[in-house]
Amino acid sequence: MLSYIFASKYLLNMEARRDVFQAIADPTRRAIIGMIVRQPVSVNAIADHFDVSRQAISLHLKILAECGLLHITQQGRQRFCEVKPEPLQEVHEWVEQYRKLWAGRLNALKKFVEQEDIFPDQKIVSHKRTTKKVKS
Amino acid sequence: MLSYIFASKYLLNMEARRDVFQAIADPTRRAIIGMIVRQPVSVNAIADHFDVSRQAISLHLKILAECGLLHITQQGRQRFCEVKPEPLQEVHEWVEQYRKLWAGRLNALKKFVEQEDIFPDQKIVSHKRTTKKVKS
DNA sequence: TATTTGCGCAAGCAAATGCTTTCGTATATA
DNA sequence: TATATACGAAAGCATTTGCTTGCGCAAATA
Repeated sequence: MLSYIFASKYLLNMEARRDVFQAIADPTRRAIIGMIVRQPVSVNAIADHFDVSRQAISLHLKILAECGLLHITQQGRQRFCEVKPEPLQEVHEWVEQYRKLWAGRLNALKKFVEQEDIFPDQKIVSHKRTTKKVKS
Repeated sequence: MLSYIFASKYLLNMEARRDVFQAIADPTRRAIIGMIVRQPVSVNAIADHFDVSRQAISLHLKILAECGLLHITQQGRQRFCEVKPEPLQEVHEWVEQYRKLWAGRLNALKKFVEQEDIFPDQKIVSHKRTTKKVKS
């Protein structure tokens, strides 16, 4: 049922012509999302918060819109941008795969630290022979 | 306590010279992580799974290692790559900010759909009046 | 010891990215 | 109606990205 809604939403008003991972890779775009998450904000208002030109921001907005993270509503001569966080679901799911992995490791570490008060060697156990710690 | 451990781990063996968001932006790199998550895999073994050259994969591995997502252990003439998912914590936290947002919206939508059996208009209601708020 | 294997490094290149400046156009305001 | 404002489109440019090929070197193997 939920997946049905998701699929429909994707087909409905999200074009997802662009990878959401790639969209959020840029720190400026992440900052934009953080900035407008509370309420829709006009393009100029967004651009005022950044050092780059309005056109540069406009392009970032276009990219965000293209992957469905942003919805733009025209109102007179202004365009208001609103966050649509649903595409982040994909990122969430991908990260979540590895979450238990690092959570488990952290717990083990935590226990160790609390017991021994030093940091354990993070050695790989499956091939403990020549652990020649690669360095650049 | 936990944050202390995290900070220490970062300082300990993660150089984080590269943005993790940027590292996982590339689909090949995400595939690499998915591939080696179970056990350490040698560089050639990884490269065999992809269409691109070994050198291209090698570069991807370097990028992943540079942001701490990968740990490389030399063993004779082989290098085994192991996933270190901890840097994904940052991604998780960033996405999680918006999770309730979309979860709430989804629930509302779900309710609406089950009730009315059509899709609601996703119009913005909060700025029907030139909301020129954010100052420069 | 001679050869093969695993792999990094460097150069070269095409495409993508991120930015700027200039322009055009539609909407608001005087 | 004349001007100012909000904004996208397009062009130009530097940098980054992702890939390839060619090379060298150390470890394994014959």
